[in-house]
Amino acid sequence: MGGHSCCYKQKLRKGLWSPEEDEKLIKHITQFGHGCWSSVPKQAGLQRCGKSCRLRWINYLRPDLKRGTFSKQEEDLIIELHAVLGNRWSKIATHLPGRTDNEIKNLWNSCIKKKLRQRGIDPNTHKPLAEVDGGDDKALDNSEKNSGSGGLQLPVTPELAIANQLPTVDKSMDESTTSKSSATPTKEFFLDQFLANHENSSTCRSPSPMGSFPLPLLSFGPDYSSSLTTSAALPFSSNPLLWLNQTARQLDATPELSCNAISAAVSSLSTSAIAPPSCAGDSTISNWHAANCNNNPGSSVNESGGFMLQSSCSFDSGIFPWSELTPDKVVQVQLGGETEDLKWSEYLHGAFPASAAVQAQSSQPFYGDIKGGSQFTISGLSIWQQNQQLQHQLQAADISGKDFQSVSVGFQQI
DNA sequence: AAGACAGTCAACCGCCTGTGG
DNA sequence: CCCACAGGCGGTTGACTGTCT
Repeated sequence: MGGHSCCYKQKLRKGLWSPEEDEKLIKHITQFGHGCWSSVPKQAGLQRCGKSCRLRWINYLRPDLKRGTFSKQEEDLIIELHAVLGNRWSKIATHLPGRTDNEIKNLWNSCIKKKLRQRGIDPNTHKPLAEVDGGDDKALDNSEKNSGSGGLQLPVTPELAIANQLPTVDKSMDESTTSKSSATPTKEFFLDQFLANHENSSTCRSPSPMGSFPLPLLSFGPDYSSSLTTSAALPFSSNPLLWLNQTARQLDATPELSCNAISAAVSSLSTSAIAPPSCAGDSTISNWHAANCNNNPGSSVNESGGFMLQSSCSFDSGIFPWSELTPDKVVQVQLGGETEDLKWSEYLHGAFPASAAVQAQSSQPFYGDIKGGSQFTISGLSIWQQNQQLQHQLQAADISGKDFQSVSVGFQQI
C-alpha cells in the first residue's frame, strides 16, 4: 500500500474488493496457502499489494471468521480485556474466537465507547467519568490520547485509589511492554499468565461456565458500585486483577519478590471460585478456550458443543461437504432431525435457517457474509486448514519454547 | 422526496519490529 | 552494524447505509 515497496512496482488497485478478486484470492490461498504475502497478488493474478491481500484474507475471507453482530457477552469481554490490555486490539482479538482486531476496534470506537460513556464510565481509563477531570468531553479527548499506550487501567476501587498513589504504573507497564530485551518478568508477562491461566482453567471449568473468570470488578453492570464496597476486605480473591496489578507493581519495585510466589498466586487466581456478577450462563466464555485455540485455527475445541466454523472440525470432520460445494449445488444440512436444502450461494450469504439456528445458539453467524455474490468452489479449504494446523503447531511449539526461555532467564536473574 | 446527520465497517496509512543478507 | 524487506499492528479515512427532519 501507499508507502510500501510492494506497491511501487505497478499500478495497484485500491478500495473495495470485487467478488472476482475475492474469488482469486480464496482460490489461491486455499490451494497454495499464502506463503509470502508479497508474492500472493502476483501468483493469484491480483492487482493488489500483498498487504492488501493479507488484510482482506485476515479480516474478511478467512473461513474461520465469525460474522455478524457481537453478543452482549462478547462486548463485556472486550470491555474487560480492554481494561487490562488497552488498545491492543490484536491481543484482545485472540480472546474472541473468530473475531478480528479490526472488527473489535471498529466495535469499540463506534459502539462500546458510547455505551460506556452512557453508563458514566470513561472508556479509556475505565474509571467513572466524574473522576476523569470532571468527565467533560475535553477531558475525554485527552484521556483518549493517552489510551493508546495500553496502560493498565482499572475501574476505581478503594484498593486502586491507594494503588494510584504509587508512581508511574502505566509508565513502567509500558516500559516493560516495549523493552522486550529485559529478561525480568514483566507485569505484562504476569497479565498474560493471568489471562492464559483463565483461558486454560476455563477448559476444566466448574459447572458454571464462568466460574473461573476472574475479573468481577471489570464488569460494568448495575452492581458495579456494590462491588466497590465489598471488595475492600478481600484484596486478593475479591479483586484479583487489582491484586495482580499491585503485586506486579511491587515486583517492578522489588525484583527480589519471588517469581514463584507470583506465579503460584496467579495460578491460584484461576482456580479460585470467583463468580463474576454479570456473566453467568454465558456462552462466550465457554468459547474462551476456543479463543485461545483460535491462535491455532486448526484446533477444534468447542466445549459448548456449538458449531464453530472457525475450527477445523467444521471442515475436516465432514460436517459440511466443502469439497462438493459449488455455487448452485444443493446441500443437505441436518439440523435437529430436519433436513435443510440450500444452495451454496445461500450458504455463503447465511440465508439458510441453519445459520440462524447456529447464530441463536452460539451468537455467531455462519461464514455467511462473503460479499457481492462471490461464486467459487472451496475444494481447497481443507488443505488450507491442514496447512494452518501444521503452521500453528509449529508456531505454538516455537512460542512456548521462547516463553520458556524468557521465563527461565527471568528466574535466573531474580 | 430530499437533504442532513450519525453509525458502521472495509480498507488504507504509517509506524514498528523481526529477519536475513 | 547497516540496510532492505516482510509482516503485524493501531489509528484513521471514506464509502455506504439507515434514520431523522
